Amino acid sequence: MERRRVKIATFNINGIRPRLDALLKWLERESPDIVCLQELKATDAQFPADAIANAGYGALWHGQQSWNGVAILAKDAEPVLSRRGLPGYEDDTHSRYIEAAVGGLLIGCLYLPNGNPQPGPKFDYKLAWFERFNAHAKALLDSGHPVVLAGDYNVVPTDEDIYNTRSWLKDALLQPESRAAYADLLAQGWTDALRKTFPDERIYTFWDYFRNHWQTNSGLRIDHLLLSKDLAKKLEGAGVDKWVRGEPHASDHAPTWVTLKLGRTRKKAGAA
DNA sequence: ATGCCTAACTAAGTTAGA
Repeated sequence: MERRRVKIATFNINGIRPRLDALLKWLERESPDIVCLQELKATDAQFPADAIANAGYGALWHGQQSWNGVAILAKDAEPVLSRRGLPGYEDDTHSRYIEAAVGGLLIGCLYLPNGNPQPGPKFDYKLAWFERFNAHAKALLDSGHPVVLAGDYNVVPTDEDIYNTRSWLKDALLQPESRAAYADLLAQGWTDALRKTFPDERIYTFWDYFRNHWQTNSGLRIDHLLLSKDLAKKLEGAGVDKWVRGEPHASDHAPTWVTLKLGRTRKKAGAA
């Protein structure tokens, strides 16, 4: 059977308006097929739909004033909306989840709450959001659809996913509760594609703006792509486009991606 | 224990990020 390769990326852009040029440059250079964006920091009306369309991408977005905001982009295709927001969380005022079908895949794009400072109401919100997300992830997995859950999870899964834990021990990203929620999610049967591809390497996706952390490669791995069971078998490669983080006025995150080998054609039921 | 750096909102200073 003929195969097609699909590249799926997640990128916390930290403001789509000040970094639109950086986004377009990255799209042009790396040509991802499907993109999950987080931290748009823009209302729906402020989303640069024309520029993204001119770059050859269809898009769906879920914005809000000043903070949060997520979007799904598809090259030469229009993503088909599955949902905005998590089910049963209609009172959530934050725009943190959008889901769409693209090219036979179901793509969930998430921006999980940061949760700092902890303990406190923001950490409580993070854990509550995580619980609702995991419940939805379980339903997606049980549905049997090919699913990718990509985004900024705001969790450093293990001590192997950070340059040094010393100054982060009290941070919400490393708390046992945050890590347990992520471990529970993986235990449903999802594959963490970056860790699967690089089982023994330090891989980072975020370098904060402080203390020359980029220049000293003092990073964290918090942007994750999770694959449903059938898709995990089709995982071909993964990586981080670190050059984007080195650009002037860059986001503090770098685009993180996987490539999947998918069948071009699906056998019809009853076909030989 | 806090600031470091960056952006939004708005017009100097706070809030949020992670």
